[in-house]
Amino acid sequence: MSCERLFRPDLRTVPTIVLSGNDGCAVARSKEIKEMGIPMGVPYFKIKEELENAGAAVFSSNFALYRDISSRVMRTLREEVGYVEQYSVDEAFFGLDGEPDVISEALLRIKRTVETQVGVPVSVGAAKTKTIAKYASEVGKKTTGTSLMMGSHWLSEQAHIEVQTIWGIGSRTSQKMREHGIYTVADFLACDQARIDQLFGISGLRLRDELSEKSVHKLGSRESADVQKSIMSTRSFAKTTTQLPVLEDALAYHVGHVAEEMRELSVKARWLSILIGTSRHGDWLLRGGRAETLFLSPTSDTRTLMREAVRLLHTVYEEGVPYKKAGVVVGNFVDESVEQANLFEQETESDGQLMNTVDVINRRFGNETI
DNA sequence: TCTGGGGTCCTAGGACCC
DNA sequence: TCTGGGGTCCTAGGACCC
Repeated sequence: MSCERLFRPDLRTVPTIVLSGNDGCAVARSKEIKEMGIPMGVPYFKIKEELENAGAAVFSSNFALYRDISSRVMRTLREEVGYVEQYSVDEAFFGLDGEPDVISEALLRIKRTVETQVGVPVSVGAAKTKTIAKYASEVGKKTTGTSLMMGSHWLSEQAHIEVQTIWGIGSRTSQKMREHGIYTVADFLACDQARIDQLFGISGLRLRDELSEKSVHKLGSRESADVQKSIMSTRSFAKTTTQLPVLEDALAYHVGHVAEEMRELSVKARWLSILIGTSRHGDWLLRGGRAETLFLSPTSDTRTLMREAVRLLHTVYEEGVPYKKAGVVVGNFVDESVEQANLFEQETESDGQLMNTVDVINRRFGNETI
């Protein structure tokens, strides 16, 4: 939303909204849109008229643009603070040292620098753990743009923070918490360890530490956990389908997509999973299917992956079920350069060359040319 | 009529092995 | 009729995140 406004300064005071793929639902909203009471994720058709009446600016999502702005923000941050751990397209963690007043000043400086150099508004929060820092940054967003949340200040906040606003507590967990009389962070931290363990397991215990200013999610732990673990390609159909050939076509598209991405990253997958899903709304909710397989020999070969994807599809497909989406996930990567020990399924040199040629042609003439 | 796409992590149960 | 216990791997599914 801020990215769109960057190139359309005239929209600065106009309600502005960005829609998901297929223009399905709302994924980013300006302050004005939020004030209209339009929630995140609401289907577009439900708010279309209201948006028109309000004279809102409506955008389809433009991921290339967001990635570009994102990398500019990250670069600026790195220049300011050194090591930066990117968390998502619009969030990052980094470390700051010093006394509280020094940190407060740094937050302000970082915010101003990013806004001057890149042109999008940002909020910055600081705390002793990532979970509290996330909360601080939310507070910043609603106030001056920066927030430092530590010690007695953090303690005094706890009774006013509803659990579902905390990073890592979603709808299921917050519902369970409410059922047990836990409404606020203070309520949660008042529970003894055994009770948290029993109710919420290891995730609950970690959350308890994080909220008690004991850092569990260390800075840099994501980076050291090597590269990306999986690559996914999924899409919803405009209309549901019960037809196996339609699903096979969709999988072919997704397999081609993930295979190309793997070759770009110079990795091969040991693991392939396919999924076919029904609408999340309606009677078929639980009738989707998912299946996976491990390869004896890692591969990024579209044909090998496709053969396996089709086989898996046939194991989960059910006649008469209206499928709404299909997708492919690959993972368990090994570096392309690592030679395979499997004597029976070894890919030949020419297979690799063929796949490279496919990628080159597709890049030149558009995806799905081959 | 119309409800996104791309990720991570945890857990439970069955298969299999010793 | 009796027929262990513990570990690991694999698969499926759930919950959460942006």
